[in-house]
Amino acid sequence: MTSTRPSTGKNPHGHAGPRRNVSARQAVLDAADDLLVERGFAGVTMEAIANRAGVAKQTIYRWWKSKVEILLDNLEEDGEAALAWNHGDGEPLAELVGQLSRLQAFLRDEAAGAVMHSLIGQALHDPDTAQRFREGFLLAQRRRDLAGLRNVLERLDCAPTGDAELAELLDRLLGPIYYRSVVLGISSSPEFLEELAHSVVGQAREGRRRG
Amino acid sequence: MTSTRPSTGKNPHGHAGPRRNVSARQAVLDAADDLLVERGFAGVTMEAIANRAGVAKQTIYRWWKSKVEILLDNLEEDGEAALAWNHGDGEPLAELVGQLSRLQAFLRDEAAGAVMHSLIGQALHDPDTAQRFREGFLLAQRRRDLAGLRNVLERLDCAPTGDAELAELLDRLLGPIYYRSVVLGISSSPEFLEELAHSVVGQAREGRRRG
Amino acid sequence: MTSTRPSTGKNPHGHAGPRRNVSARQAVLDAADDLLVERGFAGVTMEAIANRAGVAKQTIYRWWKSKVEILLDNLEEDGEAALAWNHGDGEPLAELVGQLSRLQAFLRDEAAGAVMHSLIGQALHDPDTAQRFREGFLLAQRRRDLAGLRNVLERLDCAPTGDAELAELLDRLLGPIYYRSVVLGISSSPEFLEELAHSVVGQAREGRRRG
Amino acid sequence: MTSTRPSTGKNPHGHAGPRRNVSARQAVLDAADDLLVERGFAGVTMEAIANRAGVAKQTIYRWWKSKVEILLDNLEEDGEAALAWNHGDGEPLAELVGQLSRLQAFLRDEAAGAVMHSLIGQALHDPDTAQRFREGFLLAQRRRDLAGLRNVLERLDCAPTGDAELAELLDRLLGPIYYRSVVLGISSSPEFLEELAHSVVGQAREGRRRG
DNA sequence: CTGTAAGCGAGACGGTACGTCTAGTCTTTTA
DNA sequence: TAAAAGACTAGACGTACCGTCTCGCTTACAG
Repeated sequence: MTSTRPSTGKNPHGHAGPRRNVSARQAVLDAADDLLVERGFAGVTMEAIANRAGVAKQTIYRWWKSKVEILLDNLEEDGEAALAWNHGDGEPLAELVGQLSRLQAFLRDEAAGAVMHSLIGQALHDPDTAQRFREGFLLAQRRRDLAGLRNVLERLDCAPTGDAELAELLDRLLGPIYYRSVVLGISSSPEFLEELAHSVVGQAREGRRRG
Repeated sequence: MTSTRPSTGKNPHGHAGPRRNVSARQAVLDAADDLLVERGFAGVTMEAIANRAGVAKQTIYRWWKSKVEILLDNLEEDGEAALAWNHGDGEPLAELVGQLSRLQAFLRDEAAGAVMHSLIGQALHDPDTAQRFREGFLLAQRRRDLAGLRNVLERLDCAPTGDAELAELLDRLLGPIYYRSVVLGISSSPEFLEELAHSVVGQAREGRRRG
Repeated sequence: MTSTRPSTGKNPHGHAGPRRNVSARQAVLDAADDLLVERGFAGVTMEAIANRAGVAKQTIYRWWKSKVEILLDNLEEDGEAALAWNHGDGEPLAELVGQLSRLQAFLRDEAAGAVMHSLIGQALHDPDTAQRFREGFLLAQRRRDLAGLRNVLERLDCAPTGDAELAELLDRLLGPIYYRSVVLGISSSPEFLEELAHSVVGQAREGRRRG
Repeated sequence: MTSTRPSTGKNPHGHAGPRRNVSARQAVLDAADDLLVERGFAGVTMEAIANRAGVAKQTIYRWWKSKVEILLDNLEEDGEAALAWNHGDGEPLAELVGQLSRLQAFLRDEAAGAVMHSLIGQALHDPDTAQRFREGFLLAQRRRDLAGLRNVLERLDCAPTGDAELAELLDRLLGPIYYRSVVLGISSSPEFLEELAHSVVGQAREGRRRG
């Protein structure tokens, strides 16, 4: 959501100077996204981004360390909104299924899903990317997911007391969806998602009874 | 398990010439593995493999299309054995937990796990790799896993009739483990694995009662 | 001797505004000189000059078209004084030798000589520089040299009538010195300079006899 | 005359491998020459040479350290032949004038002269170039020139005994020609060359009488 | 004594070339 | 004819300067 360099504040010197060109920034983000969809991750080169965005390479390197950072910026802008929990006053279980569907749709989405898959892929290749990806997006999303899930379970009177138990429940919900999408490359059907939600909520209820 | 070209049989031409140098093949496989562990995926270049294996680049290209194929060869040699189901005459549920632990250990293993992660990562970048990875290893392993899980559930009298239901149970078992390892980059504790197995087997029992 | 733009007078526009910052001008000239001595011609970049002079690039481009112009400004300030003929009432031939020694010393000088060599070098690379260098310094110096040589030869009663002959004599004096310094990269010994002067003056006498 | 790497002999290893591609070498030399004539020294970039020669940059860098080395290769191939002394059985003095004319023509030549001027220019900018230029061409040519001049003077019975005196005579011959061409950017007329030769030979005779 | 226009430090920008790296192909020689 | 050696074309890498531009501050004359 925020840019790579903290430069979008006051100019630190008493003096002046040009500010960051926002349209160039957006052009870079869009170019990277488009290239990813059109040519795949290997086609997302700094050269190609610069070319398509009509921007000098140096301008890209001034604001981003690598193409991964560019994709991360894209993910941060798209991901948070797309994966926000939508607490209404309806059926909590339906809400949970809805959230799982939203994740599934996000992962299948042409642009955002491609970025997500690419970043996971690159994180598997390179520890630095892994750290940036997790710190820059994944952990924040996980925190939001944990809060959302707790909210749902509390309304169903079966929220676990500990955070660890909640996290395990979350991973049992998200794990199969991610696994199918990321490793197997297949989608999860609505029925699967529904069964999954039911099963894990049932497990939470049982844990509640036992705990 | 076997190399890319069927050249380790009779020379297909009636004519002469030396046959494939098996020690060169092993040197290439080992070099790729070592480089992956020492320098990460980016350090696994054809150039570096050739150099370290003391082999000409052309020799590599003669037998493998890309470094992905080399890693796949490695995975096929290591993976099948490491992930084989080990049906004894003990407690089926303990056997299931054992299998999940074996997967967890495999994913954390320095060499084989690194290869696995790299291939999943590359599959996320490149559809061709994805296809090769799935056809060359993943689907076969999935077939073995389905058979193994069915065996366990049958001994517990709760195997579903359909293959689809069995696959869903499998993904609920493997999904969280892969998700934690591949996406979150964390391990699953033995307790988590045990709860997971119990929960999914319980789910299978319930499905049996309902179905 | 003076800067590129005639701005150090009245403001050409009827209107107001600050005048040229003389200390910035000197800082630029000095920075260019220092960089040339310390890092060679390749180290004399607009960026480096601006940096070292504590001046914005735009300020440099406002007053000079290129780094060559900056070096020319330096040369004009140093060169005319260093290469001025020094007509006393002593022996004319000694005076001539003295002038040749002055040239030799100038070419070997760390700062001024380096500028001179650099400009000759750049003139050999780029016709525009060649023109600016010749018009901005070389031809004026040549005029002064021709006058000085004529003065000396007249006092020796052997000045040629035509300008062309005088120029040829001048080139026979300066040519070997420049050649050794610029092309061969070596100095001319005092003895060589003395013989050179004697020989060319002798030649002038003979020309006089013949002509 | 010879290439940058000593690779055009036997392969140093007992083993095999491809040899240097001679046509690529010639294409590079020609491209550099053409670019120099068409676009000047600044237009001679590695990129442009590679492009015009239809050769990969890496191939250029494999065999030459810089564009200066390429130009030197060109100069060595062209220069020695063009500046060879041509001892016949005619008038020695005419032979000397002929040699000076050959130098003058060489310096004015579109291709070879441009290379020569560029290399002198670059030598003035960069000490490494200066050393390479002098060691790679200039000193060898100087040796040939000293031998040629001695031959001529001996046939005129006025060769100096010492090498230093001979070198001074040579510099008095070549100096004015180079000075006019390199510094002033003008040519020397045949009359000037003739007078120059006469004058220096006269000087040699006088030195003979004195010494 | 105040507005206004230029000079200035700062530095972002679109470019071009740099010299390096790896990919994948091709060629030569040895075994 | 496989294999080692390695030259070849191709193209991305990240860096350094180029010359242009915009920004906001400062300064000094003009009204």
